[in-house]
Amino acid sequence: MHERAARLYDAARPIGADIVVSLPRSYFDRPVTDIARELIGAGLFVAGVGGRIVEVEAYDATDPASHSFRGPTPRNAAMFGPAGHAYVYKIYGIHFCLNIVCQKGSAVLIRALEPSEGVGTMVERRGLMGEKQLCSGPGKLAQALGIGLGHNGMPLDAFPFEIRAAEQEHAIGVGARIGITKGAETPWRFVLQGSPFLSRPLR
DNA sequence: CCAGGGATCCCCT
DNA sequence: GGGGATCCCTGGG
Repeated sequence: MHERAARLYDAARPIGADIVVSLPRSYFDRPVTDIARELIGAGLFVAGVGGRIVEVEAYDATDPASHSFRGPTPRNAAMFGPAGHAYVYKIYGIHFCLNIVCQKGSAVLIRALEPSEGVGTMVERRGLMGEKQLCSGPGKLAQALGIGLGHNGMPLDAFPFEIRAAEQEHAIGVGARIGITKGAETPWRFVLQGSPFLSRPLR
């Protein structure tokens, strides 16, 4: 487990109690690329449905690819709100994407999960079998977890959300982000090295 | 590869 | 205030 996460857990857990707690929202009020790295291997659950995060991307207000680049608007307001909350937006008219707000104007886009809890529910929502395709992309993941615009701005350390810090050591792959034109060279995509649950291989 | 899908926001009247 | 390019995508060829 990352050192900072471990300290927060210890502070939140009564001595002797074996309770798993969600990372507190204050955890996310730090530089977005640090958090993006630390989120690889972290557990993400919505009403108990979810699994390990295996792919994320970082965005901040200095970044021409970011929704926050040109300042606050009604759509991106959550990115300028408190850290540790959700920024959910609709893309291409059909899909939703889930981001974790970090320092003001920055967020981590959650792009892929390794499903572990509530797989049956995910299969139902996605209308297909095959664990590798349930959450292998931001729109797929949002659909599998039941994420919609109603989740925009919600705190991530309270129901229905739960985020647990990664517990194991693992190799992290770094590369260019996917599907953008501006800022395309910025290496702010982070993946769990070798995971079969990525949206696309690293490049 | 490429069509579908609709909101958003730039930039010009 | 409005036209139109753009968009952090997906699924099916």
